[in-house]
Amino acid sequence: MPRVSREVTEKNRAAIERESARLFREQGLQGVSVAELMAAAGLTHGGFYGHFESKDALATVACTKAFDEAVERWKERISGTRDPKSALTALVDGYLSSRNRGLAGSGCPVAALATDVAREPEGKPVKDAYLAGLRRLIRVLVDLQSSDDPTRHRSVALAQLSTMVGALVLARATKGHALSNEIMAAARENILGGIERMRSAG
Amino acid sequence: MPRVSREVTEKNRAAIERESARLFREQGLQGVSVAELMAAAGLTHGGFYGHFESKDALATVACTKAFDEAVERWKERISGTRDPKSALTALVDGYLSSRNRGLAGSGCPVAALATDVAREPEGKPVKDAYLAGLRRLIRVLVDLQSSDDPTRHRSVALAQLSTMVGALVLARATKGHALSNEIMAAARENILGGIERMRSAG
DNA sequence: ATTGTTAGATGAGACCTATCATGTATTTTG
DNA sequence: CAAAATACATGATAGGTCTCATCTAACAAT
Repeated sequence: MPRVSREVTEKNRAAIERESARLFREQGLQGVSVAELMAAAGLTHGGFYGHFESKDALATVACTKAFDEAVERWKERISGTRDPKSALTALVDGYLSSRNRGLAGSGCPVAALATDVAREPEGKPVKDAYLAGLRRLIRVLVDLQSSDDPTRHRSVALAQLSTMVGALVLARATKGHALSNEIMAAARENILGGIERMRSAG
Repeated sequence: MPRVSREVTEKNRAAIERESARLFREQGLQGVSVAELMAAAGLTHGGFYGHFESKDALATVACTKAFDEAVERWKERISGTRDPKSALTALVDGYLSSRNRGLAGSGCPVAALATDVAREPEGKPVKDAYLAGLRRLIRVLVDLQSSDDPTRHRSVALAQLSTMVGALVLARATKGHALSNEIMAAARENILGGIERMRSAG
């Protein structure tokens, strides 16, 4: 029935995007309905198509938004440290934490959406949004490398990211069992072990 | 209309399980309907509940079956090699290949089902099936370790598996772009690099 | 052979799905 | 202050979902 002020309309649209970015990560792109997304934003399903052309279009926006937040969070974590090595440690510790394992809806979209994106048919715009976001996070991680051989920085960063994503995904699938913590600790040790050994030696 | 011989009934049930193990990995647990599964087995949807109690029950069976195949495949790959190091190389090369990236339906269930399983509510039997299968594959990988320090074998194996799973999942999400191959190559180098450097040195 | 059993096809139930058309009350514009 | 514009709710559509009841024809056992 209502018509709503420009200000409220903007708030509503922001709420749809925010709840979508959360619910899509939690439940998957197919796992949430338009009606559920709108209800989470405090609205009914009817107004949806005034804001977005389709569910796919919203998924694309929500994916981009999730990556925006992730890049922001990574940079914040890094900015609180002195050198690249402690920055990497802070990043990995935050990533492979039981807190992050439990909060898929506000956590890394790389891990939360990878399988969903992989299953999307070719040409869907959400795949492009995912790829673009992934590239941004990779850049952040590459810039954090501090080994002797700069030609390997990118390769090392890609492997580190693979380990982090794999460990988080497996830890979530096995949540509630000792194995879950074991996987996160093993991945952490694998990524940071070299650094820590260097530190204790130096 | 038909009734069918005991032999054909068994064939039908096997076909349902086989196609389910494939389609669930390809499209996700929620991404395939009972009717589609039955159609893939050459049947109509009606007979389903004569074979299985529910879609969930089938998912559990299909998950176990997928892990059976994976364990079998890993052991086969290993058995064709001389020492643990070349076995690990064979395993990783098979895992992080463009062939395996393209064939989620017949590939590793750890990677294909991890996110689906993580999203399942607590207590669903498919989660137990996944956990049990994962443990079997971990055991295979632990038994392949050959470092000086046996107390670290399990931790190293868990990190290696995390890297493999993460790289495969990311490679699938970015399939068709150069980044996809780059990720697989970087993960391979990360896991096997040490071994190969030891080999060229020795 | 006759008969009981049953695999699976048909179809229906109740519900959920994405999308769109309409109505309406309020906000914005003139 | 009147008129136009529109954000949202309501409701409809056409389709999908899982599950179950029923039917039937062929198999299995007598």
